[in-house]
Amino acid sequence: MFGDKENISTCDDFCIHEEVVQRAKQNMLKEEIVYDLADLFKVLGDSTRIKILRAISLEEMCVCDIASLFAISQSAISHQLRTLKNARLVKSRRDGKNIYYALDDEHVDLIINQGLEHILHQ
Amino acid sequence: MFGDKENISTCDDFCIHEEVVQRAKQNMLKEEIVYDLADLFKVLGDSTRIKILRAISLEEMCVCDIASLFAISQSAISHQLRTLKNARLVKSRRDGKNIYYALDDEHVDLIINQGLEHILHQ
DNA sequence: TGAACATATGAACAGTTAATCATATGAAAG
DNA sequence: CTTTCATATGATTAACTGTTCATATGTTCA
Repeated sequence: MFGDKENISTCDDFCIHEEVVQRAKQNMLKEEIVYDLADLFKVLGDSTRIKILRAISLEEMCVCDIASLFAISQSAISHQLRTLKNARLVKSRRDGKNIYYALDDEHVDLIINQGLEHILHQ
Repeated sequence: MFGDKENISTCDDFCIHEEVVQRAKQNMLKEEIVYDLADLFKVLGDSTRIKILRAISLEEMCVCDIASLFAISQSAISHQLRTLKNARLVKSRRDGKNIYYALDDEHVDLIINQGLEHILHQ
């Protein structure tokens, strides 16, 4: 009877508030979206990357300037910039020997500021 | 010879755009704030936690309901709920044997939606 | 062309993290 | 009080992440 529906060993079907669960199910994001979203926040979840994003939020900066701003090696900055670029959070342009990085879109700043509000208002 | 000013081995002081760096420096967040912010996003940077937050964004849910909604064990959910609670993203209340979780404030939803916009508009 | 410089990249290693399993806690009902 | 059930917690382990070091790429200038 309970047969072929293998269950995840939790709360054996009894405590479930069916309606609540159904409504939540309606509201669920597609698995792929959830992963993309988590990946986005994962990228934001590193202090070095936050610093970089903040730094270039006013105006574009070359790698060397960014590295000199913090006590972080050029290599580390470069690795992080790649991560940020893969996440489409920053864009770059070359000018001679230098490569300048800037925020890729305004969302980035919005998200960070929203985060700041959460932090600052406890 | 190059003496006491040990340098972080980058871009030996020459390529620096002084003014740009200065302006960025003005705009810098306090170290502690940066860490808190990174921690916040770190917490958001996990698909299981995103799912949980989304699920309880409509109305509070008990642990058991949340676990039944996804194919995730009760233990895993419980661990994640603790992480979310430590980050002040959710709050809980007990009612008999059940414990109900809800979003701790509106920021949470705002941040997630902002993230969604970034994702969806490429 | 080659030297000097800005940036990128790969490998390696240490530190962190999320799931699982087993077990503990704490409320309720008999 | 003992059992049952919902939830929490600790230990363990596998996977992942960020930095460092060494080196490569690609641009400029002599």
